[in-house]
Amino acid sequence: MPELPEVYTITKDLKKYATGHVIKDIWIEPKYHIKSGNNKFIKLVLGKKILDVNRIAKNIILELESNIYIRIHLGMSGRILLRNRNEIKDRWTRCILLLKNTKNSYIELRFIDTRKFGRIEVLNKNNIEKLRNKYGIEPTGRNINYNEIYKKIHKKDTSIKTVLLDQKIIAGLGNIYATDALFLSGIHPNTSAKKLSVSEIEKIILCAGNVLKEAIKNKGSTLKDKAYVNIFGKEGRYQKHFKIYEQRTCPKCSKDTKVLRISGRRSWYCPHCQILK
DNA sequence: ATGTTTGTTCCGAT
DNA sequence: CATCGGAACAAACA
Repeated sequence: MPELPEVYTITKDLKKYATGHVIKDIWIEPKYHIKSGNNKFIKLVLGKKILDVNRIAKNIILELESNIYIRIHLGMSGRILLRNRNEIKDRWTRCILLLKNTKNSYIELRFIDTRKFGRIEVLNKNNIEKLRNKYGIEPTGRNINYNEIYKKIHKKDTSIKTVLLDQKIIAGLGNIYATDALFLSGIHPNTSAKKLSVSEIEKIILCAGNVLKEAIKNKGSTLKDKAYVNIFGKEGRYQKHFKIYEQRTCPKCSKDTKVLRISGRRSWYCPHCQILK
């Protein structure tokens, strides 16, 4: 579920609504395993104030006092919800941080994860630097050096669709936005990465940036399973703007689309507008 | 019962 | 040793 636009939306809202709160209590679902170890997590996090909330690729980073950071990755089915204390417990809640603000009122930050592909852990400043260095460029960023990206991609003996999902090369895209980006650039998802020119790669990354920006404006995508919602439970709207993802007909030429399976992921394309070279 | 799913990491093959 | 592809992770839903 959560790709860059969804994580961006959650991060921005948490920055506004969770910053300044103190973590007064921590509940962890029995038998649930926090990556750092549950006891270590509680020891380092309990009683600390949230100073800021930022994003690294698809990770949400809560910056606490004393150079302590909480990393949350939502995986496929993770959610973060801000709830009042008296609200009924959400199904599949794995961890709750009880937050108190300066006016002494309490809210709960609930980490919910149906499939348990998500991760929550505590990190220090050094870990954060390492995490940052793991990821490639973001397509919405400024001053992208397309020659540098070309050099990396040109060596890859795989499809461009697979490359776009590789966070070490380009950060933030997942299956939905990679699929739509390739459609907008007119490139077949199975195109060998080696065959792409610098200008084609530039085009793909620009299209990816545009798709991500449009998705951010629309607060992400909520699919049929309703897995993604924002921290107040509200759905995104980009699913109403899908270009080719889950579309039966091409929005450019109206011909029937096709679906491939690449790296185990569904990949829609238009056989007329995206010719395999 | 079977096949499907927005992400990432690990392992075996090459 | 580096790279690639697929399995695994886990649980709900159709």
